[in-house]
Amino acid sequence: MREDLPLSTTHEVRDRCLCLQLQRAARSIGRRFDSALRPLGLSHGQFSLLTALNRPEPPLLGAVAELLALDRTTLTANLKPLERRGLVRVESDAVDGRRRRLVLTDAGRDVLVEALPVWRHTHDGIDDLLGSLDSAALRDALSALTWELSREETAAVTAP
Amino acid sequence: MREDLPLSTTHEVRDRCLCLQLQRAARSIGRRFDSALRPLGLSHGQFSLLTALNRPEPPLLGAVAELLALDRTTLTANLKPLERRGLVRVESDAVDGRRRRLVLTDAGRDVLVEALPVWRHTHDGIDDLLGSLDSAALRDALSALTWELSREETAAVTAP
DNA sequence: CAGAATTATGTTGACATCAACTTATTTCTG
DNA sequence: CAGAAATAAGTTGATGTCAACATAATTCTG
Repeated sequence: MREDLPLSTTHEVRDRCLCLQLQRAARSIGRRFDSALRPLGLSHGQFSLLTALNRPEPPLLGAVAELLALDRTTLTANLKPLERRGLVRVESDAVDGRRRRLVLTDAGRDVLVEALPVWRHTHDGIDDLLGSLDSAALRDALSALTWELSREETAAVTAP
Repeated sequence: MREDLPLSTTHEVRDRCLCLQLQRAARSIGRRFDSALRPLGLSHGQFSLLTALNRPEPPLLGAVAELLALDRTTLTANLKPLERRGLVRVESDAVDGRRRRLVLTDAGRDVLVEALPVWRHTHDGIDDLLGSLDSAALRDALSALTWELSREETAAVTAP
């Protein structure tokens, strides 16, 4: 070990880094939902995306990207497999030609109706797993963190 | 809206799904660290990986994958760009020919030494951002969640 | 109202992620 | 000790992720 990189540094990052802990937890829980949803041919991300599109008015691409805290270009990419399967349709907005509306098709709704009980069951299992841990508090903390980070991002761009 | 897919379902998922909240938070914080580490040519994942390799004995591939809660094949892929840059070397284990040891090179240590203050500074900023929110408690909850999920995974495979 | 600034999105290239399948070694069993 | 079982990794193909750059449409300004 070099003097400027003691083992304690490794432990410092492992024990303190919220980013690392978040990536680990996100990957672990993502795999869990992927596995549960596999019979339906959906990944956890696809499930979240389809759910986000179930609204009275088909939402705008940018709005969905923001809701999912996802890069717009990533969302464009994620739509491709769903479009191919006919679960989603992308349309130009009637009023503003730049905008794209993400339309959940009837086939998309059918898949979603099948997926929902799977999601509920899987989530119940995770809540059980967490036991004494307050999963609602955890969710709220994550939501707050995402919100604060996105606020700063916007501020950085908007700053004079 | 269809009767079997009311808007309330969309809100149920948005408000309850721990998986969605985790992915959102992980993406947001990941972008933040990516941006901070960009001058060094490192992503947040590469930083975590290099840090994990800073040990007296070069760790085994499988052990690192488990530590990062990462699929083994993903880790193999992630090593490629770091190997190309000469920051990491993969060696066969002397004792067991199946095993691979992940060696952090001197160049890798140099980059890590540069990256550490950037990581500390970025993390301080996030702790400030969280304010009243207990970031240590959040980390511990995430760690516990990852642990429980991985425990179940192992059990499922090992089951008689 | 014409050109500039802004806004919303698309394209490309590099890397990240995982499942399913395959290969190489080691260990276990008879 | 030879074949079977188990273990550790590699390979392939599909998808997810983002930054940098480019395009198209709208709005703003003089």
